[in-house]
Formats: sequence, structure tokens, C-alpha cells
Amino acid sequence: MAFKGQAEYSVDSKGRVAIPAQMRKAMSPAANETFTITRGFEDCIFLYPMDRWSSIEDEIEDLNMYDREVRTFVRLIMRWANEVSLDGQGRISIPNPLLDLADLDDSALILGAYDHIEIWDPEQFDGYLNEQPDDYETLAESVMR
Amino acid sequence: MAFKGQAEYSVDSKGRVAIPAQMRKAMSPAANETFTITRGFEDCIFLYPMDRWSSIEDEIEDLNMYDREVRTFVRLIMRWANEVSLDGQGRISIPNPLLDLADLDDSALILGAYDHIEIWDPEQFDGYLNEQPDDYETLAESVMR
DNA sequence: GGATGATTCCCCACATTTCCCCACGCGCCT
DNA sequence: AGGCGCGTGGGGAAATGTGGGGAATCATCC
Repeated sequence: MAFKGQAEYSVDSKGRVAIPAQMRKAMSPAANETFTITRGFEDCIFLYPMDRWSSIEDEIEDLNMYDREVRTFVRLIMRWANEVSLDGQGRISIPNPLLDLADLDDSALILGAYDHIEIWDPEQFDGYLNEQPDDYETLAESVMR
Repeated sequence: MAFKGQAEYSVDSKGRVAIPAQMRKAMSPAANETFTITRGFEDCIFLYPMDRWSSIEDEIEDLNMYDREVRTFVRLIMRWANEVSLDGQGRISIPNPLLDLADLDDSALILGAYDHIEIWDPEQFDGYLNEQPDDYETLAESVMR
């Protein structure tokens, strides 16, 4: 089942953020309540359930490490990656470096994005939406054909 | 069986709206009385029965998430998406963010639209109709050839 | 090597929201 | 005229998000 929906939750003083119950239910039991959290695209945080992440690792496995660009990309993505598990209250704690990267302070926007979950600083996400040149209807036309 | 017909129903204080009985009957049992509700085009709400929605997810699955436009589109559609089920009275409850998006207050227009159901604010729908440059006959000529 | 301090992790408790169930009234069909 | 189906409204119980405290772990300094 895919991740969908959005929520604006608080980031407590310990860097913890709740994952919406509906997204927790969308996780495969194979993921074992565990995510790989890493740097996302466009200054947000990506959260892959463990089972999905392993298929990304397979993609990386197939890359040619003798290519300079590949090496750079692998460094950039793996450097931020961490395993995090849900606590008894359905929260994860976000590593400090990622909190800085995503510019998170006391409030976080949690987005379901099909195969992963995204965590944004709310203002950052507003800014991202505003810089998009095309509206929803136009994007749909060009992407879903 | 396709969704057809229209109805203007009330939205109660809890954000619940009844789905017309004739549309409920048009649902496949495979949908399990469950919809995926999401942002529609032109500021309305789309309601896909679960079985139909899964084929949309299949389309999304095939998209390349490393493409910027794709990411934006997936964020825009999945962010508003939610699973909702009919309660014992044949109603669904609409998530607050979608109520705002569609500008719904106390009354909603339910439209059958072949493979999905649409929910509009009545005034919003009037405005939409008035903006259309072409009349019914002209549209038919250009679309149905 | 041991003690101290900080950090992380896990558990418990509260308040709010959400969900599910029950009840009413109107209209249509029999 | 009665019954059944349908849309509308409200109340109670369970689930969900939020905050804090204490124990275990790790690193640091003496």
C-alpha cells in the first residue's frame, strides 16, 4: 500500500516526530517498523521503509563505482542515511544533521509520497510550491500521458 | 458500472457527506466500500473506488522518481490523498485539508463522473461552468470524433 | 581503570481527536 | 396506510499525538 496524506506535527525538544497512523498502517510488516532516513531531494528528508530501501540499495549495487559521478552521488546519499525505528508511540527521532539540513525547528510537515515519506519544514515547502512554474493540471497533462 | 447522476447534500459539522445510494450501488464489491479521496482537477474533490485507484497507483509506480516534474506531481496528488470508507449510514468523512481546498462549507454537490465521483462546492461549480468558452455541442464535436 | 557527565532509549500518563454506533424524520414504493 | 430505504444529527468509546521522567549506554576526563 502506498504512502499518502499529509500532516503538520510538532518536533519535540528531543527531535522526535510522530508518523501519522495511516502511514504506519501502510507499511509492510516486512519493514519491521524500521525506516532508512536520508537526505531527500529539494531540501527535505526522505523516509524509506526498510523493505523498499533494500531495493534502492540494489540499484546502487548495480552502479559503476569507477565512474566519478557515481562516486559523488553515492557519497552524497549514503552520508546522510541512517536506520531509525518507531518507538512505542509511533515516533521516530531525526538525527541532528538532518534536522539542520531540512531546516526543521519545532514543526514538521509529513507527506506521503507513494513509496516513501517526506518530512519538510512547512515554510520550506511553501517556498518550494511557489517556485513551481506549472500548476497541478498542467503537470498532470505532461506527466501522466 | 459507471458513476452517474448528481445530488446536492449537506456537509454536517463533522465534515461528513452522504454518497447517493445509486452511486454506492454502482461500486464493485472489490472496492470494499472504500474510496481514495484526493484533490481533483479544477478545485474539486475526486473519489476513486479502491479498485479503480489501485490502477492509478500502478501508473504512478511506473513513473521515474528521479525526474523533478514527476516528484512535484506525485507530491501534489499524494499529499491530498486519503483512504475513506463508508460508515453504516453510507457517508464518508472528508479530511479537513480537502474541505478547505474545495471551499466546502455546509452544502456539497456530488457528481457521478464515469470512473470516479466528484464533490464540488455548489457556487464553485457554477463559476466553473460559466468560465467554459465552448458550449455542450461544440465540446462534443471536438472531443468525440 | 574508574568515576562522572551527557546522551539515548524506553516507558508511562494526559488531552484531544477520530471513529463507530444508535436514533430520528422524511419520502417513496407496495 | 404501513413499511422500507435513505439522508441527517448527535453521543460515547477507543485510538492518536504530545510531553515528560527514569534507566541504560556511551564517551570523556581524571
